[in-house]
This record gives sequence, C-alpha cells and structure tokens, in this order.
Amino acid sequence: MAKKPIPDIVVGRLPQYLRSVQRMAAQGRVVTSSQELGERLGISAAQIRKDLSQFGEFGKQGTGYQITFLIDQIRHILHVDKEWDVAIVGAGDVGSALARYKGFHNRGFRVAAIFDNDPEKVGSRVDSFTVLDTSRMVEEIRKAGIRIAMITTPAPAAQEVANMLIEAGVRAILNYAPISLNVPNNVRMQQIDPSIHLQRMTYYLD
Amino acid sequence: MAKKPIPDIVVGRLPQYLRSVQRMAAQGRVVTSSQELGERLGISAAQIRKDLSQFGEFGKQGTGYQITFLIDQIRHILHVDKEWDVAIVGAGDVGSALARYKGFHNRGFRVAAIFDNDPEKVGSRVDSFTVLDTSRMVEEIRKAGIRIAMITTPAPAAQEVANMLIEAGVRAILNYAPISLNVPNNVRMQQIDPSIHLQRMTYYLD
DNA sequence: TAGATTGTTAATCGATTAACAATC
DNA sequence: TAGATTGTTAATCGATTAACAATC
Repeated sequence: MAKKPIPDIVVGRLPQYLRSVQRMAAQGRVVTSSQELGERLGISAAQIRKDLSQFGEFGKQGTGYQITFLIDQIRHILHVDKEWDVAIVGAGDVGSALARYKGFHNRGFRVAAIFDNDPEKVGSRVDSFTVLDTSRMVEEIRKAGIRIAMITTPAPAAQEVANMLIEAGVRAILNYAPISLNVPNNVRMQQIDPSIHLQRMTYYLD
Repeated sequence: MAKKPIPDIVVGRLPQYLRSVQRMAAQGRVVTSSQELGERLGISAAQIRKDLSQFGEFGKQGTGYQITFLIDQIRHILHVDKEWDVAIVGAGDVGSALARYKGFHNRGFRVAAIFDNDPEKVGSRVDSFTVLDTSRMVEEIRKAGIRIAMITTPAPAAQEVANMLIEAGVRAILNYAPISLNVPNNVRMQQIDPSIHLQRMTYYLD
C-alpha cells in the first residue's frame, strides 16, 4: 500500500513557509506559530498546520514551532539542504540578470553555466561566467550532472532548447520564454512571464 | 441579486489562453478548439470550455473558436485592450532587464518610468529611461495616473516601497523582491521569486 | 446528412476551514 | 494550574471532469 502523495499545491506553499521563517531567523526570532505565519503570508493558520503535519509533528502545543528546527525540516523536505547547480540558457538581459542575481544564495541553488547560440556572445563574460556555445550544451550539462535549468531565450527557440535540456538529463525547468512548453511527465516545469502575471491583475482594475 | 464573481483561478488561466491563441494567430491560424488549446496548455478541454463560457458563448458547435474573435474577447475581459503604464522601482539588474524587456509589447503594458534611491543611479539612463529619484515617486506616479508597478528592490526596502506605491494610487503590484508583501484588499499583488519556483520543483528531484 | 464540437448539468474529486481534544 | 497552540477529524466549500443534448 503506497503512501498518499503530497498534493502539489501543498508542495507549492512550502517554499513560502521556508522563506518566511528564514526571514524570522535572520531577525533573531526563535519560535513562531501557525497564526503568525498565516498573518504574514495571508494563509489561514489551520492550513499551515495541516500542510506541515503532512510531513511530521514539527510543533509543540502551547508553544508553536522552533524556527531553526522548522527551517531544517522544510529544507530537507524540499531537497534544498544541498546546493543544486543550475544552467541558464540565453545570455540576454534576463539571462544575464539571473547569472548576477544574488538571491539564490542560501536558497539551495548556484548558477553553474550560461549558454547562448549567438557567436557575438559566446566567449564573452557575464558576471564570473564565460558564455558557452549552445552546441556544446547537451554534452556540458550531462558531464556536469546538472538537473535544473532556466530558459531565457526568445519564444521560438524555447521548445527546442527544452528538448535538448531534457535529453541532457535536466529534470526541472524554469521557463522565462513567453510560450507554453511541453515536457514529459518526469520533468517539472514552471513558467515566469511578467505579462501573464500582470494580465491576471488587470482583470480587477477598472 | 449580484452576479457570482468569477473565481480567481479562472481569471488566472485566461492570460494563458490569450497567449496561446495569440501565438496561433501569429502563425496564421484561423480557428481552434478546446481540445487543441488543452493539449497545448496541459489543461482539459472541458475546463477550457467551462472557463470561457463564464464570460459568454465564444465558440460554435462543430467548428470551435474563431481565433481573432477569441483574442478580442479575452483582451477585453482582462482589460488589456488598452496599454497600461507600468512603473519599475529598483534600477538594479532585474529592474533594468525589465525596462529593456521587449515582451510587454502587444500584451497590454508599457514601461513608463523607473525609480531608484541610489544617488549613483538617479539620473543615469536605462534603455530610453532616465532613472528618477524614489523621493519623487509618489508625486510622479500620482501625476501620471500609473496604476501598476513592479518592485525590484532588495527585500528590506520592498514593503515600504509597496506602501508608497499604494499611497500614490497603484492598485496592482508585481513583486520581484524575495519577501512576502502585505497589501490591502483593494490592491492586487503577485510574486515572482525564482528561488521559490525552483524549490517547488526540487521536491520532486532525488 | 454525418461529423464535430460547443455549452452546460450533474457527479466526482480535492482543498479549505472549523472545531476541539491533547498537551506543552 | 491556566493559557496557548498544536495535530487531526469531520464538515464545508469549491474546482474539475464526464457526459450529452444542442447545433453548426
């Protein structure tokens, strides 16, 4: 009898919980409660308790949750108690900004390589990285054992890039190209398209 | 008797539908079906029909949906049948990449101004924009009637910036700072944090 | 007409909330 | 002990899917 899988919507909230308690820790806080976390995140306290209880008993009645302990537990659950190498494909403005981004530090990720197919860009420097040619991408990613990639190419190239990445062994793709990618079931994909996020909000504006 | 409001989760799918049919239109396609759209987006055909039918009868039995007509309808529903001015706060790598981003074109948005509080950056150029001082932000945004902003400041500054934006009349915020913002009910907020998106996927990686 | 596909209803499935005993 | 807060159950709420009459 297999254990019931955790709903993806619950998995999706864990990174928010983690970010919030890490922020509390940075401010020297020691314990928190489902109520406090809920207020910070706009989520009900009951939901937070239920989500966390799917993975274990992390709190104490009457007291709440020990922040450092909760951080360790969530990092472990999300597999970010290690640093993952991440490849960036596309050395334009967005790819370069991601290569320089300081926000991956302590969150479980490290940019490992950046690729582009433009001969003008290949060999140039972005932050501490030398831009590599996309023609070598499958080989390099496979050799380095990279499992995570971010696509920042123009939309028309994105699907082919995704196919190459998957062939190379990548199993999680964060797609900044404004196009819906098709990936097999054993590959995770998330999309970031600022226009889509904005359009979701303009519905509510007059 | 008030009409039932559209669930936000339905609103959230409309921009995806729009992007997909706009892509089809760019390829010269004339009609599509809920089935085809569903396959492209990984959403069931029944769901797409149900979502669209909340707003009107946009299709024809036996035929499907006229692409140009569907585009017009969704653009109208989402209020992107006009161009919204958008302010950017934070002229770092991410803010600059957004200022230069070509992907807002034809999606309903136009960057109108970029602000920073760093004297080194104020007055400098980013794309065709001159970076303005944050101290003038409330005044400038109010004067220009800007209703939408993107925050790309460091996390510690983001909440205060959000408060200022709201005071200035902004009602939709796309937040790139890695911190959970609290905004009143009459303000929409969306968060983009690449680490959070990545962490949501590493759960599934070994 | 025959085939295809919509819009919609009812059934199913899943997620959220309320409530409270347990217990720190 | 008294007060606070968890973990969990049952109830509620909401979203998705299946199915099909309507109709192009």
